[in-house]
Amino acid sequence: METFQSLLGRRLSDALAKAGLPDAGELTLATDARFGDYQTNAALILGKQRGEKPRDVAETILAHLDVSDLAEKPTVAGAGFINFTMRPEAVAERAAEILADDRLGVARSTCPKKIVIDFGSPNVAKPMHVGHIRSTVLGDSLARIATFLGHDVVRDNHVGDWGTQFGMVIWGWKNLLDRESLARDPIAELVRIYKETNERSKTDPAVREAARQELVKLQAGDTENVSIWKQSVDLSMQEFERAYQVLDIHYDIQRGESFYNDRLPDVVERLLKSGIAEISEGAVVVFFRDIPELADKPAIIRKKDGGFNYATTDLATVDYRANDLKADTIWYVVGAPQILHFKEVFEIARRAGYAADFRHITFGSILGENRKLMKTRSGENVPLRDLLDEAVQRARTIVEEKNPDLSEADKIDIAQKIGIGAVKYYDLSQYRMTDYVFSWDRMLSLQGNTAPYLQNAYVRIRSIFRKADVATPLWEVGSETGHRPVATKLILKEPAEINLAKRLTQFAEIVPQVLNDFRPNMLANYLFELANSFHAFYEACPVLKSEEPTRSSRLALCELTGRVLQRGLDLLGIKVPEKM
RNA sequence: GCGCCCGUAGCUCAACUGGAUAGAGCAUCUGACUACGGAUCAGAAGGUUUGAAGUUCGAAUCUUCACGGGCGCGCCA
Repeated sequence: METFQSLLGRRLSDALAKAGLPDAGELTLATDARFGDYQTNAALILGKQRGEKPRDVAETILAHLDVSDLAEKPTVAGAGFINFTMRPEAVAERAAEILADDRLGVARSTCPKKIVIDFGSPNVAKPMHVGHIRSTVLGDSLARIATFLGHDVVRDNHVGDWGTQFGMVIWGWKNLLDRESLARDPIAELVRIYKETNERSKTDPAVREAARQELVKLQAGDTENVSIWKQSVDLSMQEFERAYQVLDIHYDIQRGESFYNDRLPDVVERLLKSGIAEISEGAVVVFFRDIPELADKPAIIRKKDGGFNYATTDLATVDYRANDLKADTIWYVVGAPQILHFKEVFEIARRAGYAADFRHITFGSILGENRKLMKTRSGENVPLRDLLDEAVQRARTIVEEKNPDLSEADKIDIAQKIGIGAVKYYDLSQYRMTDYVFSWDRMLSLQGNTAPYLQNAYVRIRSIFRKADVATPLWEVGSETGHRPVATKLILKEPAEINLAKRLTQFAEIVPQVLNDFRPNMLANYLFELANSFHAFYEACPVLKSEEPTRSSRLALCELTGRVLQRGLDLLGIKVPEKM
């Protein structure tokens, strides 16, 4: 099974060879429906290379090109584009193939890789907040897509569970802790004592020094301090777990910074020995004298007091992922402010001989309505927990209003799927580099490119099947999706159904593209267009009321649309309800 | 001062490696309800892609310079 894009691409290559021309240009989805379904700019490129008129080259290519089994006669248009419009019969055949395929036509990667994805990375004793949404949701989606494409993915939560903040946490624990509050809401109490200690240390040098001493004792393995540290880590992790459960996020491993603690001295020793690092002003430092933009920005890997910092930890992490986990490639889904840091870490790793492919996948910020970084009224980060609660709450209100007769259990389930889906989709449907303005009204809107709109398309489909005559010979009741086709032959006549079927065949072309530049928003845009095509089909083409064999054919289209929507949303980490 | 990212319709956002007349949604205006869920669909209007110059068959996309916004620049992560 092969996508149209791939099939046509090969036919084009054959034609170029027959015409005695080199392979050139590319064959892509048409930029506009009025140009057909696919287009190639091969003639433009070749025309330029050979100093001939592109349109003449296009005619030469057409003379050697045979796609009559797939498409209408290709046409030359514009400056020399060759346009292809798929024949409805070919589309019907391809759609039927996809319907019979669990992977919906999506091919596995021809070169599967071991990929470690570092995303989320909350800090212990600090609450997860809006700032964690993008990394978590984006990383999770990329992991889902890479897994689906056949890569061997390790999802790693690089928890910030070690570092100078623990001096404060421990001092606060010993001097400020309220046991009752800790039992009631552990993370809130941890945050309280951390913040208060931090405040005090700013004004009171004695507190500052005491906290530093607690840190030294922790690092020296002091029993009491290690115990307090461990308790705070456990309590925080439990809190994170709750958020991950709500968000449906799963990690394969959670190697916090503390995991690498023992390995730090070695990292520095090796880099010193190999001459990559040197001593400067009492610290161990790596210079990048040959890279202009980094020439005056050395990386410190051991402070002059002998302590290590996060560059050291990240280098130990590189070693673990490359050597222990055998990663071919490592994706860091971490905010843009750390670009410089990772550039340096990757460069040091490269010099040290690590061959893995390192990628820093950055993203923009989430802004409030005032176009500044999203904060609460008092200027704090918005806690993730509050935000997710509100999402579900708001979804519940909408469900209550639109469909009050649903059972309580259904309402809870639906509000969860819509609310969380809306937050995730709003994030993923936008290009990751741009900052975006957070808006409840927009993300929960039933219209436009939103999760509820897509979920509604799915619900409409499910509704059709609830009403469909299950005894129809072409269908049987399946366990998972309710109804599965046992035999199908699609008949595509109406423009709306041809258009929908074409859209369905494109799923397999879009999904792999997402990983080119880590852009799940391309998949989101596709799903939106698919839902749109489905709604148009739904308006124009009666399904249950139509005569056989059209009825079965349209049911098959519905089934396939439902499955693509469900799978596509699943790749974004979003669930679909049966009703809403 | 140096570096990175961003600037697209009134608003919120698309446009994969440079492709054809820059697309959606909201808001505005017109239509379609005996509805397989109207939580929808069909249509209109809305643009000097911040500005200027350059590269070429062709630029929102690449280069340079401005302007505007955000974020980084040895011992916090």
